[in-house]
Amino acid sequence: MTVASRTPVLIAESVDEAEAILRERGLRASTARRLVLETLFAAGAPLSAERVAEGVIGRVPRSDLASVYRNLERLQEVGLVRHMHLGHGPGLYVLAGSAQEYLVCESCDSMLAVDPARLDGVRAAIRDGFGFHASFGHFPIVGLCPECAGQGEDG
Amino acid sequence: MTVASRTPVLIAESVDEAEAILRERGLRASTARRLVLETLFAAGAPLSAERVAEGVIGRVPRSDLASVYRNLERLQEVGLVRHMHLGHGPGLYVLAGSAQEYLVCESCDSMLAVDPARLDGVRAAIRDGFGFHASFGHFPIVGLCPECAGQGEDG
DNA sequence: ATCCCTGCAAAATATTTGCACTGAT
DNA sequence: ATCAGTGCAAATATTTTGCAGGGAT
Repeated sequence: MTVASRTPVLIAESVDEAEAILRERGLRASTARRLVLETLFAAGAPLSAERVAEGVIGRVPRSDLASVYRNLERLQEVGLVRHMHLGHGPGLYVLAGSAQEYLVCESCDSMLAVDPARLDGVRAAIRDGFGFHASFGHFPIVGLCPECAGQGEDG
Repeated sequence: MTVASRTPVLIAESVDEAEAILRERGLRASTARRLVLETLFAAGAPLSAERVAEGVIGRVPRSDLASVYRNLERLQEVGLVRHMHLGHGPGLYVLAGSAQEYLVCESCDSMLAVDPARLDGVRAAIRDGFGFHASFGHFPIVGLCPECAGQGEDG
């Protein structure tokens, strides 16, 4: 898939739980893999592969970037992780358990993370208009935040 | 701006009109620049910088990729061009006159180009819910098209 | 004559792949 | 013992930048 790679969504509550799922799938719980999972759990927010490789807090057993990419991809295939793009720059990865969707302001770059439920009305409007089942997990909704919109006022 | 670079929107009906606008701004109407404009006018659809450089139809005076990027950026600053991302892969450039917004299916990759007016209801829903003035010109709305949504039916 | 714009080359950024070795099972 | 996964290096893809010469005004 070009855009979001149709994958299952698995919600793990802990690194151990995530690793159990991996083992069930015949995948291995390597050190580098665990580091990726620990980093994502610790961050609780979207991170670039590079930030994950750094272990977020300058973790000592610095993992190789290529391995991080491979692990993020594998975890995404399994459904434990998903990735998104909140603007230009590198793709960002989060645990699939974080269902947050984002509204980003193209004027001040502020970002609003919202619970998917709050976008139900929006999705309904899209479904009504186009029969299209939208999700905002891969790309954010871009526009002007209330403050910035208020400036170039017009009605 | 990280996401969409706040810029004016200028609608030119022809290459000549676009060049007149450039000259008004003290910018030059070079051959390479004209090629970019001609290509965008001829295509009438979003094109990657590479496709523009190829002149779309294997144009002979093949322009340099770096110059194409510089020109696309300059044209975007002026407001004659905008760019978007409809999935992974290179960014796509279109004349600002093309206001089309897109819905792309993450399952079958089909793409629906719609008139912005048809998304007014959606924008209204977002404004009502968040005070946020959304636009779908930079990132598409991603989800499942009617056909693909119909398959994994549930209600 | 000015200086914006060009082509070419190299760099920068983001991600992927090849390969031989290592470690999880 | 097997073979998925690792680190390292190199390749790929996309976009940007430096520089000296050329063309639009």
